[in-house]
Amino acid sequence: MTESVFWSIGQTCQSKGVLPIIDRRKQIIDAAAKSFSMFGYKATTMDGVAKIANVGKGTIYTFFTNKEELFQEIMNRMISEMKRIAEEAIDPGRLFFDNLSVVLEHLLDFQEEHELALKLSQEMREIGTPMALEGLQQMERAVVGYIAGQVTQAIKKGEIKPCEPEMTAFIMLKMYMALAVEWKKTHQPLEKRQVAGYLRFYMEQGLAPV
Amino acid sequence: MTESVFWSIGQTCQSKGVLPIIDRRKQIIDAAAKSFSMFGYKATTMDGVAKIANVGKGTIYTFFTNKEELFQEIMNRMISEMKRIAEEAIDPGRLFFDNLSVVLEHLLDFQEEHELALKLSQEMREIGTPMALEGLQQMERAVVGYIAGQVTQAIKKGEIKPCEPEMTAFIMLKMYMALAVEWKKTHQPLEKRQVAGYLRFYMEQGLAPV
Amino acid sequence: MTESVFWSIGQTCQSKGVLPIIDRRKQIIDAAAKSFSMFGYKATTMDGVAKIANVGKGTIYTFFTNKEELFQEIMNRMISEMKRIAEEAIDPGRLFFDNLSVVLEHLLDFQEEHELALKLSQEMREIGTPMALEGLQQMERAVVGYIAGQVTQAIKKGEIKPCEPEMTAFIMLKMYMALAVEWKKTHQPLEKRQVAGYLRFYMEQGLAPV
Amino acid sequence: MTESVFWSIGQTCQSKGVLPIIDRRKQIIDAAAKSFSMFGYKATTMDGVAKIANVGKGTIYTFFTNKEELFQEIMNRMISEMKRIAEEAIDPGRLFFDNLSVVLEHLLDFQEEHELALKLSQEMREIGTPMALEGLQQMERAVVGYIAGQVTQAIKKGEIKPCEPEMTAFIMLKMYMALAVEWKKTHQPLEKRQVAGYLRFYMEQGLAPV
DNA sequence: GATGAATGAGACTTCATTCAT
DNA sequence: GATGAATGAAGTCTCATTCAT
Repeated sequence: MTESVFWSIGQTCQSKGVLPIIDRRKQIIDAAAKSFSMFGYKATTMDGVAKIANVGKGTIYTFFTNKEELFQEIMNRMISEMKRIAEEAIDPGRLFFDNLSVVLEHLLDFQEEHELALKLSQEMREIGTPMALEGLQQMERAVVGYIAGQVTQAIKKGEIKPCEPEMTAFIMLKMYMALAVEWKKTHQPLEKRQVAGYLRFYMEQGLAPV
Repeated sequence: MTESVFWSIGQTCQSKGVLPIIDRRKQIIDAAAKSFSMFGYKATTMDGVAKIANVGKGTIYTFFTNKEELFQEIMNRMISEMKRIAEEAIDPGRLFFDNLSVVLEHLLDFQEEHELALKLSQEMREIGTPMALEGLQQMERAVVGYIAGQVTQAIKKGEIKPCEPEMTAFIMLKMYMALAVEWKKTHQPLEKRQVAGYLRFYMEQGLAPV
Repeated sequence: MTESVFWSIGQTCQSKGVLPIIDRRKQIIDAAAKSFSMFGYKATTMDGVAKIANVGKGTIYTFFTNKEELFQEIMNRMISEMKRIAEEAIDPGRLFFDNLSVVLEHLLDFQEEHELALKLSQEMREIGTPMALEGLQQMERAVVGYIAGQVTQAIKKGEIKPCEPEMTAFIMLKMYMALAVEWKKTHQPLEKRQVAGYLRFYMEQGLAPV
Repeated sequence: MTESVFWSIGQTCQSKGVLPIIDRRKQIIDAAAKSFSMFGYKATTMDGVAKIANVGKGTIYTFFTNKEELFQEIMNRMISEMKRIAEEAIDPGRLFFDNLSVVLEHLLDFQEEHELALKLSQEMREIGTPMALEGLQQMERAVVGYIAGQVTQAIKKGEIKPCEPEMTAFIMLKMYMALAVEWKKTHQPLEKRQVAGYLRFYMEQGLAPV
């Protein structure tokens, strides 16, 4: 006990990070993200989240009004983070497909969380209110819109052939999801490099023989 | 009890003539397909299915042990039909991408039912048992496997450049879903021709400038 | 099975009345009336009602949408019955106070149920929606309005001295409640005759010395 | 323990000067009285009381073991105050009905608090334990007993005709409640004078025509 | 002593499944 | 065999009470 005082001076900050001051809000958000990701919206129970978060059931309700609000929080976090990652990874000096590869590599570092976002965005039926539905779709829109902007610039620079930017961005996102998330449901997971490689293979050159 | 048999003969026939004693099993399957398609697995209630099918709730349980088995039946039917449609549409004399377009056009004629299949295949989280999950995935495997076979042949004939048939088939299916089903969640739906056209645009030629 | 047919002809109706065909709706209404009466609205639980009624919890919801609707049913029944009793008991040929006594005697035969109504009418705070509140007050209004009509006629006939009929009716109802229901909470219950007698004593002659 | 007395003298005064160290107990009691009065027993939450009292929720539990005990305190205070008011208002030299009017006028000055008492005394069902029930009834007993004493003396003096004092007092209290509290639930509220006037009208002379 | 974040028992309600008719 | 009334497990949310700070 006493000796801990000696080195604790420098460690105070760190020790806070270690454990003693448990951040229940974070615990809950992490647990909810995990549960929503694994079981979806309906099949996720507040009891379950509480158990995973290792908190009392009522504790969740001190931070979030109800299940839907908790869900919204998870979604919003995801959108923000995805935007941030994408923005940080883009380098205007690089070629389009190179930028795309870099962004994807970065995104894949957070693959698990994204998997949640992607899965959830497909479960819109489960959430009753149009507002919630709207909230979910906005995530996809945000990402697609961002990629579409990059596509437009790439067309202008002549890096890719003329095409509808919005749909091209949509197709890219879906293909990315397919390779990074859905493929491994039934096959061996792909390395980050492989995902980027395949995406480029299919989208850049096409299947027509040379 | 006994006397009722005497006059019931005439009534039975008559009632059969009037109300062809519609095949209750089919009624239930159709109703379930519609409900699962519209609301998803969890949000579909046995009460609702019974009401749509115009049968008693208990009747469902004379044909299917439980909700999950009913769901499985729907999935199996869908796989079979998709295979049949694909086989009927293929003409070995045609070019690969032409065959692909034809198959897709046919599949799109049943778009609504497929939408169900596609949606449901993404709702696997909702179903607890690994068995059910397995059952769902087998549908995708069946379709992907079929397309992969076509891809292999197309490579041999030199119609498309060498590539991994399995993954190429997987990518094709996902892109098809994206264009035919998911796109319209947030945008104007595409005509059958448009879906085929875009699929070819992105997969055949790629985005690299000429 | 077969022999039952012989005697069942005459007994069918009766046997239904005896027991075998348990009327669950009535069971539930009776149980709810008892529970609401004893514990009030909030403190009455659906679990409790189910237990008293000896039915499953879910059964209640096959007859009533929710707790509030169940409550409304009880209230409506009470209003109807009170009106019916009052109307049956009035004889235009009798003197006012004699009619009052008769009506009260009849009402007292259903004392227990009325106790419920009276108690509940005082628990309006517990029920959230203004509609429910309105529904409760309408019961008192109905009874007071009815008595007020009788009072007006009695004044015209010169049987009682001029007074405001509405308030007089209100006072009479409250005094009746006080004697028949509330008195016994803290004292020996009164006989029907006694209630009628005291009501007449206080309301007819007053306390001024002769 | 002892030393705290020494310095506490100076501190107490000082701290009282700064933030009069408002008497937290009183704050809580006032808040609880208000909430119980407005919402009833069940619908009053400890959170709500704490908020109204402007203290921490836990602070309530340093003064009262639980919700029921807090409730009891409110009731006891009310009984005492009602007794005090009644005793102060009685003048042995006045006639009975005049005394009654004066007492009522005084009581009506505290109408709001009394309303609480009266309402609560009717919500006994809400409180589970027989002890609490007992505690509530004692309030009514106290008031009725007090009036009964006055009635007895009035009979002796020949101011009112012979009658059972206990029941007469009971009827008077109920009629007072009816006029002062319950009438305004469904009608225009009465002035203090009117309440006294009507009470005298009905109880003194009765409805028999002259 | 004061505080309020944390807790979990318990309330209402839904719905898959059973079983008597 | 067909039916749907009946059931109770399970889900969401509230709130009295505790306890570490």
